[in-house]
Amino acid sequence: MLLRSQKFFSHFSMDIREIARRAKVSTATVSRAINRIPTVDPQLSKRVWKVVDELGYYPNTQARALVSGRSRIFGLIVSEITNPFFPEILQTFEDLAVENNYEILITSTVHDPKRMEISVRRMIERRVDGVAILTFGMEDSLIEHLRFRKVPLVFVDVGPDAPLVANIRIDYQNGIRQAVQHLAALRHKRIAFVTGPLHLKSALARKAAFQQSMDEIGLPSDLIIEGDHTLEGGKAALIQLMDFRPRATGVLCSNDMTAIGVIREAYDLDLSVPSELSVVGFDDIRLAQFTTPPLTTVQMSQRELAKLAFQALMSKVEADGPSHRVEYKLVTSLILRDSTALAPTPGERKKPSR
Amino acid sequence: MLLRSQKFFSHFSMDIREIARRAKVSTATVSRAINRIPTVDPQLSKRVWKVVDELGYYPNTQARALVSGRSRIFGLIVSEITNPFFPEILQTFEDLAVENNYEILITSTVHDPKRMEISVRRMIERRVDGVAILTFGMEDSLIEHLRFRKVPLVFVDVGPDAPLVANIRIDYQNGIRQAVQHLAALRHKRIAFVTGPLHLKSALARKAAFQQSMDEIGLPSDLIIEGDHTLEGGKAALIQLMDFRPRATGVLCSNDMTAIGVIREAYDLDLSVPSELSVVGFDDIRLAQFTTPPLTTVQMSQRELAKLAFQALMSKVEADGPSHRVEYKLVTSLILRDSTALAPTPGERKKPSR
DNA sequence: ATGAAAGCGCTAACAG
DNA sequence: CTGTTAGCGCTTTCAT
Repeated sequence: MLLRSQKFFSHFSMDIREIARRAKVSTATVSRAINRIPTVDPQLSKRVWKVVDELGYYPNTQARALVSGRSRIFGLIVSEITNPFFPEILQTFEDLAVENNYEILITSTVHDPKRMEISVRRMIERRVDGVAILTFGMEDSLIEHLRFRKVPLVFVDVGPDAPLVANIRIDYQNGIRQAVQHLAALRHKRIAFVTGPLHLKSALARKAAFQQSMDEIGLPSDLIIEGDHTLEGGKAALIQLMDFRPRATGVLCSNDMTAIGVIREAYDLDLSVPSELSVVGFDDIRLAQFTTPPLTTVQMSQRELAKLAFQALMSKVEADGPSHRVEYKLVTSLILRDSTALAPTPGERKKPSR
Repeated sequence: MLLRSQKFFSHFSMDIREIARRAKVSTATVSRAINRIPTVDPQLSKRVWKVVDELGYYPNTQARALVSGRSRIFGLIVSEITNPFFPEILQTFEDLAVENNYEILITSTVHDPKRMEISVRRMIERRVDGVAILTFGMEDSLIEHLRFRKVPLVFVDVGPDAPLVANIRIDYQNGIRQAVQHLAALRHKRIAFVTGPLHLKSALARKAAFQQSMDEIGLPSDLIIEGDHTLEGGKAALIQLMDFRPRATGVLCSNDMTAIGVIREAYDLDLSVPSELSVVGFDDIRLAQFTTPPLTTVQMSQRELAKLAFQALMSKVEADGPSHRVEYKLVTSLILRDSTALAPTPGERKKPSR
C-alpha cells in the first residue's frame, strides 16, 4: 500500500496500470498497443505511446515471460570464452539477438564437468527458449535434462539424432583438400599433419580428411603427430617432426593455435617460415591475421556457424508443428596468407645454422 | 483447467504447488525450504527436498524476480566482444556470476550509438540489478536512463561522480614508468610513443604518463605519433617514425594491437625486433604471448579489473543504506617478454637493406 | 513453525 | 474494437 502510493511521487517504476490510467484506457489496450496488435484504434494507440514515451516506460520482461511462457532468451554454452574461436561467435549471436529481440545467456564450462552441470541448471532456471551447445563433448545425462523439458537444442557435429535437436555438420574435407593441394602445388612432397586431441570427434574428422586428401593425390600420410590444439602442443609437435627424414617442408595443423605454436617453435629453431617451412592452420580465428607471418589457414566461418545455430533455434521456437529434423551444413575453405611458399629445393638452405 | 490436468501426466513443467501437494505441505513451506530459511522444521524440509530432487524441480527465476524485485542479472556493456581485451573480462564475470548466483547480460555496442541505446533499453527491460560499463565513451543521456531507475553502475576511468556509481581508476603511470625505465636501462635514448585515439580519456592518460616518465629521466618526448589502437594504425605509425632522425630504437605503444602492428611493419621493412627495434605494448591481452617475438607489455590485469567491477556491483546491490561512494584502483605493471633488447650500437646494422 | 492469501507486472480469454 | 478478469509461479505478510 505504502509502496503503491510512493509511485505517485517517483515514477521510476512505472507499470502498465499507470500507463493505462494516464492514457485513459484499459491495461489490455496498453498491452495491445505496445505489442502493435493491428486491431487497436490508431487514436488510442497514439495516446498510449505518447504516455509511454513521456514516462520512459519499459515493459517488464520477467512478467511478460511469466505469462507468455517464453523468455526470449537463448542459451549459449561454450567450452571457454577466452578460446579465440568463440568471441566472434558470441558477437554474431549478440547481433542476431538484437535483431530478433532475444537475449543471450552465455555460459562457459571451462572443461569442468561440474560447471557443465551448473550451466544446464542455469539454462533451465532461466527458462531459456533454446540452447546452442558449442562445447566439444558433453554428458548425455545433461542433455537429457534439457530434452526432457523440451528445450530446442542445436549442436555442432556431435548432436544426437532426435526431434527438437538440430545439428550443424562441418564439411572438413573441402577446406583440408584445398590446403593439401595448395601445398602440393607448391611442390611440397613431405607434408605433415598435427592433430588435435583424438578423443574429439572434430579432431578425428580433420585427421581423416587429411589422410583422404593425401591419398587422393598419391602422397603418403605418414607424418602425423598428435597434438592437443594448444600452442605448446604445436611447439612440441614441430620438435618431434624435426627427427623425421626426409624432413617435412609443409605442416598442416588441426587448428590455428597449433599452427601458431609451430611457427613459434620454427622461430626458436631459426627455421624460416615460409621459406624453409610452410605452415597451414585450421579455423581462421582472428588471431591468424596477426601472426608473423600472417597465417594461411582453412576457414571455418565463425559468423556463418553462429548464424546457422541461431537460425536453427529460432526456427525450432517459432515452429508450432512437430518440427522436422534439420541438418545444416557448413563448408570450409582455404584462405591464403603468407605462411606458405614454394618448397625449398633439396640441399639448399638459406641460412646456415647459427 | 485442461492445461493444469495435463500436468498430472507430463511433469516436465513442475511448479511449487505440485511440490507442495506431493510433500503434503503448503507452498509457503516449499518456498522457505528451498530458500533455506532456518526456521523450517528439518522434517518438513527433508520431505520437500526429496520431492524436489525426485522430480527434478527447478524454481522459475522469472517468477522469483517478479515478486522479489531482484533479477540477479548484471549487465555488462562492452564496446566489442571481439576486441581481445574483453573475453578475459567476460570469463571472469562468468566465474563470479556462477559463484554468486547471478547471470550476465552481455551487450556489445560495436561503436554504434544506436546499439548503445538499444543496449541500455535491454538492460532496463530485463531489470538488471546493476551494469558494468566497459565501453570507452557513452552518451550521458543514456547513463541518465539507468541512474534515473536507480540501477547501480560501475565505470572504468570515465564515470560521473554520483551516488550509486562506482569508478575504477587505472594507475597508468606505474606501468608506463616501468616500461620507459626498462628501455632506458637497455640504453635506448630515442624512445617513441604511439598514442591511441586522442578523444579517449584512457589514451590521453597513457600519453601523459609517457611524457611524464620521459621527463623524470631527462629524455625528450618528442617522438610521439598518433595512432588509433588498431594494427593498421601501428603499421602506419612505424612508417612515419622511420623518417625521424636520429631514429627511434624503442617504441612504446598505447595498446597491444598497435604494438603488434609495429612489429608487423618492422617485419615488412626487414627491421629485426628486438635487435634493431624494441617494442613495448600496453594491456597485456592474451594475444601478446602469441606474437613473434612474444611481446613485452604493460599489464592491466583484465581479471583484476573484472573482479573489481563485479564486486563493486555486488556491494551496491547488497548495501541497504545510502551507499558510500567508492573508488577502486587498478595498478599496471611491466611484463617482460622478448620484444625488447639492448639498443643497437649506432652505425652498426646487422642486415644491409635488401 | 506453518498455512492462506495477496500480489509482483503482464497477457489473453472472454464479454460486451 | 475495448475492457474485465483470471492467472503465469513465486515470495511474503498476516494469522493461526
